[in-house]
Amino acid sequence: MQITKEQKRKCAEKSCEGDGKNLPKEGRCCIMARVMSELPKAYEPAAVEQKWQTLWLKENCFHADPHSEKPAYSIVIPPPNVTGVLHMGHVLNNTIQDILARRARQEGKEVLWLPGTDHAGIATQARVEKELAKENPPRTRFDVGREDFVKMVWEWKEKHGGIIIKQLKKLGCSCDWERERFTMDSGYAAEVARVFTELFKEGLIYRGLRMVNWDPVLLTALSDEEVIMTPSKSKLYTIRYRLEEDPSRYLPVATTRPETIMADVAVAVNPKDPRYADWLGKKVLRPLVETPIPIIADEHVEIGFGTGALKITPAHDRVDFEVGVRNGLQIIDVLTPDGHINCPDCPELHGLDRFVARDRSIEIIREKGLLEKEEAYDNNIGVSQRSDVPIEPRLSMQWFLRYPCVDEAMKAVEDGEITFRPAHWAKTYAHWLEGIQDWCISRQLWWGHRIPVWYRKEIAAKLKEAPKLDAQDAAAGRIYVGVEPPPDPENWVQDDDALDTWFSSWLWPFATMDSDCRAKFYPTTDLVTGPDIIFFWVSRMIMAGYRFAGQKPFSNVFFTSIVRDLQGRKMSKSLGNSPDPLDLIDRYGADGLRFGLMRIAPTGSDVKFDEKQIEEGKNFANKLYNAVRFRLMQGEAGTDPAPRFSAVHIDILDKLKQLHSDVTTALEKYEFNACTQALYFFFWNEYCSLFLEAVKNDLREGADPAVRNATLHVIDTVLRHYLALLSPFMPHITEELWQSLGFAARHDNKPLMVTPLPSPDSLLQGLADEDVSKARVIASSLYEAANRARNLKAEYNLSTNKNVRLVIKPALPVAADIPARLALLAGAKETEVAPDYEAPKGTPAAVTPLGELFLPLEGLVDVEAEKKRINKELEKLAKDITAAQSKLGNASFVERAPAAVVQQEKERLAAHEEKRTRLQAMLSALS
RNA sequence: GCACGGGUAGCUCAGUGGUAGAGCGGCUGUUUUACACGCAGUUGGUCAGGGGUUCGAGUCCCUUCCCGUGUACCA
Repeated sequence: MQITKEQKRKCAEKSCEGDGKNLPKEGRCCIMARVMSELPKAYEPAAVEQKWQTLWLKENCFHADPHSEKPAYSIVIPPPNVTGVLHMGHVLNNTIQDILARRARQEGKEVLWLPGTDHAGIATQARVEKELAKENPPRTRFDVGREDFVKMVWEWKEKHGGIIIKQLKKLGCSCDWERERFTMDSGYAAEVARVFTELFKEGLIYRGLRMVNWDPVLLTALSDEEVIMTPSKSKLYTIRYRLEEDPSRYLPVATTRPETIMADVAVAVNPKDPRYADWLGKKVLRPLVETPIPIIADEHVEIGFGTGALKITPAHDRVDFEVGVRNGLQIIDVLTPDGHINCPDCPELHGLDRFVARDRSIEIIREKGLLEKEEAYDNNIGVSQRSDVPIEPRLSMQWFLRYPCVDEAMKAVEDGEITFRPAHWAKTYAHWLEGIQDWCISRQLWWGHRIPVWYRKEIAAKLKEAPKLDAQDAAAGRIYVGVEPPPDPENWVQDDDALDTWFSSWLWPFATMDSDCRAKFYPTTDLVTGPDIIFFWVSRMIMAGYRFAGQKPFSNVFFTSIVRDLQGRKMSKSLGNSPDPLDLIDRYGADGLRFGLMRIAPTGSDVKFDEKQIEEGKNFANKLYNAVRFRLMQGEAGTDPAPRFSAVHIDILDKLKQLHSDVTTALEKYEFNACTQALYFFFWNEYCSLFLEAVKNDLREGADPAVRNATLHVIDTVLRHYLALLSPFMPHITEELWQSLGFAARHDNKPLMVTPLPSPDSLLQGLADEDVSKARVIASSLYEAANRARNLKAEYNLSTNKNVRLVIKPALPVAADIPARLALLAGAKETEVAPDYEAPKGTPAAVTPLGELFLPLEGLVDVEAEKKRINKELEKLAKDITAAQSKLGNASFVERAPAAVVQQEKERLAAHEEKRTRLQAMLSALS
């Protein structure tokens, strides 16, 4: 065909009307050709995602207005460590928050999603110390000094911190970035100090000498929550403690820590243990630094365990410390803060690392002939979550908090004032609160909120050693506690310690908000976080919310699953099993990553991460893109003549309406995987595979314009509605397609993300329920018949042959358009509707809801093959019939089962029998 | 030890007492004008084991085993 200059010009100007009159090449209209050449065949997410992230910000789409009249919806982000980089857990967690926030906006709410980072005391300080150690010569923070070191950390934070914020933006997170907070912002710091001061005045915060978890690497105390009990292959040594008065007799004592023997101050036995009754009150010689120590009685000792005799080392064991207090024993500390032996009386061990000393001490004891036995022993040891080394129980001067509002916190979850999902976490939460212990809040760190307590200069040293300091000491003017430094700072010395990072994080839901913001958005709506920080963070925020903001901090807590690798292991740097989300975004797109992850994230348990699933997310994006590309090739729908709708049109709108309701219900239950499954299934199967394939011919050249208009109208309706539903899950691609389809223009060119969700009720407006259900039946019959036709073709190796003819003997009234659609779907030339059709002997046939379906094979008939095929089907049918019959023949089933179930079974049987009759007729026609 | 999850197709997971499902993978065919990141067909099940309740159990109850998580710990 010759292309005229005029046609070329129109094409170039994009003023082609897409009416099929301009045919520049190969029979394509110019619009089709243009779309095909301009839009790549495969979706390319990178540029699109970048573009929309920029545009959303430019349009201020994420901004929350505290003065808005819309109902409020708010989430505060679980602040990632300022040193952090995005990992799969963050992706899961923040994708969920983003879905919730975006959907809330579509529902007409004023949405605040408040972002920020946590100063993460230990992690950040360690990060900068690592830099110092790399210097030549290496330095420590002590070389730098406190003030300069803290300055260095701030510099590091400004320069390198908050990478994760950029990464969250790449994921598409719709946080109000103007409100980004940091847990050491000045206002936030003031809030931390205020809270400390109040709790101190109330008597809930006190300073005392107590056994704490000591980290010998980080040289700081830790809270109980930061200690992980870890199974360990240890050794249990049985050591002979000789009797002072008669060194030939000895008491066997079992221990796993022989290196602390020098700190033993007694050996305890159970008072009811007959074996040792006459030993009580006598003394034994410590095997190392041989000094006599008493044999005492204490209920704590279990008669049946070990030898029944327990060495008491109050300085290095929590329980021993208590035994020591009960029995008025002295405390001998033989360990330095960094875990080395400090015992000049035992020169062989003095200065050795604790684990080296353990082996050495056993050698010495063995040489002395005092080692009775050594056996393998599995026990649990406390390991620092931070430095990954065994912690030391250590007597230390620290600040403690007796938690406020424990009862309120307990009651809130019990009564459903705050809901937990999955609900079973409420039990874990309650259990922790019931056994709640005072919180060690001081850390021997420099990076963090410094404890807002000052000691009078002249007595500072003495006060720091005081066994306990509380509100009374402040009242007496011995110490000063306050948000601002004391008015005469030259007379005071500030406490050296910093606060546990969680002591600032627990204020996050309200300390991040100014008063306007609080008035509108507090309490927040949802909290999305991992169950691993239920004690560290969630519980404490609830208590802080009630105590300091007068209300709960959030209404719903959604605990995400933990992302694991395919072997079920936690993702970790050391295992190298943790994929880099940024790399995944590069390869699959942020939308692909989000959608893929949501599809596999179950509500209750862990997610096993499989990259294959992310690839599916990407494939889905591509499918969506191409379905839109197909639409773009068709040009505008005409307005005249009036559209003529078919059953398949009504059916897809009905399914879309159902999808809308399914997605809504699933979202209300926070079932994100159910949402994405429904969205995926509808689009790929119902819309693309069935509907689009059934209507393709409506759009071809020469098609009835009334039908073409109907089809284009329905396609547009479905795409518009569907993109809106999908948008929270795949925000970038939906936005892009929304715009390229021209839908934005109908909404004042507003981005899809701020366009209200369309109502599902408009979809089937003007249609009676009866018409809709009729359409549903016709459409599903058509699709099933098409399946059967394809099956028949496949069985006769005709899958690829499009020249076959179908014949249908209708079982229900068949609308005029249906036969052609059947042919199109089944890959046939045509479908003949013939109520009185008499098939040539051996014609392949199937019983379908539409009617009896035949695949006439001119000259290719194989009667035996067809007999075999029908017999096979009859066999299967017979099984079903037998099953149904035996069920219905069972008197107690008919009597006791609900009527509806019995009725259903009867109908099933009738349908099977009907089908059998038809198949048998077909079979007998063959012989 | 105690508590809580989980065990369904080769893999990842749905499953509401009423005919066991999806996607992926495998296999066969297919480069047709939206999409090979596609299409069509097809193959996969002792629903961890045992017992019970029920007309009927993957689903409810009891029990055992396995995996995971939390928590308490005795040297």
